[in-house]
Amino acid sequence: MPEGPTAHKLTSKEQKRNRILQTAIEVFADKGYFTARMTDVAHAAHVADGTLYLYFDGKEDLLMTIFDQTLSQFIERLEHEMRSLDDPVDKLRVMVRLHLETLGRNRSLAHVLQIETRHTRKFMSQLTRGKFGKYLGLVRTIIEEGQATGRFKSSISAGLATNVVFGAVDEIIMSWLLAEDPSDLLRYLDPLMDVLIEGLAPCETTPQIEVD
Amino acid sequence: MPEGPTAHKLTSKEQKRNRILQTAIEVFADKGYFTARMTDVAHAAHVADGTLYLYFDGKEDLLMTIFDQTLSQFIERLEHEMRSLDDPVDKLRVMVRLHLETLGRNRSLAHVLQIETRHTRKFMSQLTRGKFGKYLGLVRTIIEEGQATGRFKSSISAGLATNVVFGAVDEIIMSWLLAEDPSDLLRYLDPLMDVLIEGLAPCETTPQIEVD
Amino acid sequence: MPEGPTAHKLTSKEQKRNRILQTAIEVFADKGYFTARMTDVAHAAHVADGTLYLYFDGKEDLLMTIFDQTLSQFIERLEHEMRSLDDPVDKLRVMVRLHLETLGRNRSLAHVLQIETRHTRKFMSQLTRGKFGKYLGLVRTIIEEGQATGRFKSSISAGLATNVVFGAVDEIIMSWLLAEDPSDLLRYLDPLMDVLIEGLAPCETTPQIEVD
Amino acid sequence: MPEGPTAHKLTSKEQKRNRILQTAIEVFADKGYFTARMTDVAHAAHVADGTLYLYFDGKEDLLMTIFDQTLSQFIERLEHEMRSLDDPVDKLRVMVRLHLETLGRNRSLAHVLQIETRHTRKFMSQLTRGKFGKYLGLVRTIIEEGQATGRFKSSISAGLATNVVFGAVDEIIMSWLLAEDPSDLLRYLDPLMDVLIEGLAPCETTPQIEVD
DNA sequence: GATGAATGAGTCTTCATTCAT
DNA sequence: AATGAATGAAGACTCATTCAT
Repeated sequence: MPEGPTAHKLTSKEQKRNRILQTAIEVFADKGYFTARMTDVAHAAHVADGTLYLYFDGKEDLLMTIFDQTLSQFIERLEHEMRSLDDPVDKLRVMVRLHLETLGRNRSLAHVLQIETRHTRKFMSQLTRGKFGKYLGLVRTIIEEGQATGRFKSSISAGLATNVVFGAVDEIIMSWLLAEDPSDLLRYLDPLMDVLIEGLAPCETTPQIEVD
Repeated sequence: MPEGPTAHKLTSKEQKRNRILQTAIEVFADKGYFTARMTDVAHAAHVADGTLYLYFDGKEDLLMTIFDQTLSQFIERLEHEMRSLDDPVDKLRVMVRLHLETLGRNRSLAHVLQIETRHTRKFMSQLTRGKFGKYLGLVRTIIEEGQATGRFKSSISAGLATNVVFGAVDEIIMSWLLAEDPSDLLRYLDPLMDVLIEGLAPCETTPQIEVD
Repeated sequence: MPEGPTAHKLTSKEQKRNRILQTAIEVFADKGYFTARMTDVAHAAHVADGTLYLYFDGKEDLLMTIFDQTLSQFIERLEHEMRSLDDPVDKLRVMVRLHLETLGRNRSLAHVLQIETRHTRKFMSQLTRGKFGKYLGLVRTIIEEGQATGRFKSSISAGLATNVVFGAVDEIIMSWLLAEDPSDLLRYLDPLMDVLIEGLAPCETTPQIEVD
Repeated sequence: MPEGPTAHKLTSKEQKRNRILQTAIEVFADKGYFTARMTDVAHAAHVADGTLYLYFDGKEDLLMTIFDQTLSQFIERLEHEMRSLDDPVDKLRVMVRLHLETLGRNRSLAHVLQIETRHTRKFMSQLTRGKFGKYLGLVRTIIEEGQATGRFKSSISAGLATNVVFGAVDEIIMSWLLAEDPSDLLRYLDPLMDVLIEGLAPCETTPQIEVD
């Protein structure tokens, strides 16, 4: 009965912790982090108010854990899936697909991440910003690889390209969240990649600038 | 120094209102809307707490006014500048330039808009979402024009293209805000437009898909 | 140009003071003393907020003046009208008539007096309670006179009888105030006096009806 | 010592609620509803400010509960005691006795009811006015019964008679409250009833209502 | 005298957190 | 471990009063 920290059977304690966390995601998504009350989370999770503090250090820890855990898992999976790939274009595609997939699968999580991410990015200390920065760093690395190998144009800075890529994905998700239509987020993958690849493509072959 | 089309002699009352509003922008930018206290705004504006309520209906009104006023002026100016232009590419460039310019000029305003915009987009009903939606609608219209005239590819939906454009601009600003380097935001205009134009360009001439 | 304190031509200042006072009566009647704001009074009187303080010492003074002035005038008039009367029954009748008349003529005044009187009776210092006590003292005196001359029964204390008389009048006014029907308050004079006189009349042995 | 018809073992929660309520009665009695602060109530009840809100919806709810609960219990008890009586005079006597008894037993309650009742009667819509109106309706019913059976004169309206009865009782309590002498309120029962009965009695000489 | 913008002390209420059971 | 009643610090907002114009 393997019960180590990476064991697949979750202890009942871990299960409860996860249940609370998922509930918090839903409540935060519904009301917004600041507006939501700890009592709301406790009620929704069918536990007493005090119980939350047996599993988390407080409201902020709840939010931070959501960020941290989600990003950690995401990055871990991302690195795993990219390991077998060489082409930066392929890597970028995997990255975008995983991003859309992860949030497309859990709309509440997407809400929390999209809405509260900016507060967090700006105000929270390094932990989460670090995790988030790590993700952006991965995007940037791919871009730089692409630029080094000639798959992406070098006329723009890698940082800018990173912003374009991340911003585009981010806004597509935002738009998807605000729409009533809960259509599959992945349907945007191909056309989005099309635009991004074209936008980042080196331009020698195509003298596109002579737009009269 | 010719002032804008709406230049007036501001009454002393209007001046004070504007001073409070600008102070609120700075305080909200510094602490975040939810964390900032009305007392902070009052202190920073060198007025008594109660005075705030002579000019605004409350904390929320303060935030909403920031959004509403900024977006209104922005849209007005945007429509004014675009009136003389025909080419969708030119229009898009003006739009992006104005966006970068407006926020690049007032870093605190940029903070508030970037950080609090999402709460607002999601939770506030029509007023701001309406104004914001109007801006996004303008972007979309330009895209559609470009698609109709063959300047932009029609293989992707106008909505998606809108998201890519807005998301890219938005994230560049976000990145600029979080950087210590307060370099000129407008320096990103040309390379950004380069990527966007390429990304949205119709693809007939360039068989770009054969990425083996 | 006689301008002494008892002059009949009111100075413009006195007129304004009275106008404010009457307005305050109406506002207090409408909203209740505690709920009404000084600003409400000022607006209704078409003067600036600060102007109120040129004529009165503050909110409480406004209320106290309403009580004091009304009661003073009432008592003065009462004493004047009673001067020519001998029979305690007649005096009582005049007293009740004057009470109903005074409040029946100014419904707002009646509201304020009825509603706020108790707070005032209990909490305010001697001035008003004194004035009010003086009125009750007059009622009591009449009762005692009546008891001394055999017109009223002596089997109950004068204090109790005073309470019965005042309480009856008071509640009739209260009931009149809360009714939608603004019928003439004086219509209750005769039947009320009938009950009171019978109730206070000396008992068995005395065929009390042959009042000359 | 048999308790009332509604005697229960009170839960500790109900006990605390009652303790807070009784404390509120005392504080409101002492300072007046508008002047009293919630903090005063909390301190006096030896609980934290926030605790008040675990048992009541707010300040107004506290006052309303005082009214509602007191009147409900009073009316219930009144109806219970009157059930075995036939003679309107007896009923009236029970009613007056119960009224004097109830308030005579809890001077603070009497204060609150006497002082704040009028604000409430005028401003609060149905709840309290309804309960209060029900009590007045009971008085009126007794009067009407008495008039129908010839025990009371029919020359005055039942409404007027109700006012006289209620007003007299009410004012006696008021007078008792303002006196330093905390003598037994019930001592006034007999002489008061004497006056009321006489005042309401049909005139002997004129058997105007030949009710069988 | 009149104004009304400004003041800031005061109050109700909320809610994250604690701890006795 | 779990509970949930209790806590009390904190904050948005009000409004009687003042005073510079």
